[in-house]
Amino acid sequence: MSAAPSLDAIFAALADPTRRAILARLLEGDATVMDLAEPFAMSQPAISKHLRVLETAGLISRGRDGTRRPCRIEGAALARVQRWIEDYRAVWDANFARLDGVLETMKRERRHNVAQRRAGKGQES
Amino acid sequence: MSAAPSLDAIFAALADPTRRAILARLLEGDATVMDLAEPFAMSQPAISKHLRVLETAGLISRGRDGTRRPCRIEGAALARVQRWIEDYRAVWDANFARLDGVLETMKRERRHNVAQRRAGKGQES
DNA sequence: CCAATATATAACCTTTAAGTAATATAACCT
DNA sequence: AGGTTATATTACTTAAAGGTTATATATTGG
Repeated sequence: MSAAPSLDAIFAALADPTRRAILARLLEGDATVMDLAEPFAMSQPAISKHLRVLETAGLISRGRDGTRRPCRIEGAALARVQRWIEDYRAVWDANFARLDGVLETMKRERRHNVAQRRAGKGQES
Repeated sequence: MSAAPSLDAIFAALADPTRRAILARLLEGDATVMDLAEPFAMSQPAISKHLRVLETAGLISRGRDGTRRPCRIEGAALARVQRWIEDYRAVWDANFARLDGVLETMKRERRHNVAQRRAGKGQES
């Protein structure tokens, strides 16, 4: 009955590198909380919290195996993200031509950056 | 010279619904800060902050047109997310078979939910 | 140059997120 | 039953996110 988790929750869950590392680990197969905690310099409760965030986002599910709670990666949430991105595809495809142009410019800029600066094209982040 | 923005920054930027709405609006074409602020019940500085987050994440770029700073959507960051997701594709493809099973079950559940419940298949989030 | 417009920055407040240590719960094993 | 192992929960701290208002900066047009 759980409503599909929101994109908010999914993206927020993915924004944390620890959680992405957990997902990457789960690509190799299901794992227990202890397994998942092991590579990190972080307490077990911290990992449990991360797992809860991932579960709430629908990115993992959890079973029961004795006293363990094996975690499994769930593709549906990621599929949802990918579908969301697809909507932007046409636009960025259109932009790729422009991007190519920009890359050209950057190459030339690196070679002639003094001239560029003289032209008053200063552009920082 | 700006290094490619981190996935952390990109996902965090995408986690906010206002910012996703801004991106959606930018699909229709470049827009100024005022244009982007208009649909939201939010102050102009709040929008400026969101735009800064999006820009830092590499999701938009900004030009100059008189006193305006037109915003443009940038595909590269989204492409980066999509490439990241690709790594998980094999896994969720494997899961789709299972997911199909679940969808089947849900359909039947809607039709025969009483019978389903009798079978003790309760599954919550 | 001055006024107006568009946007950015500063200072502040409130809520949420990520971590901690300590403790509680749950399932197994003997 | 009772100890052990695996995980969850609680209470707390710190820092960051998202919003506000007020003010500053920048660019144009007259």
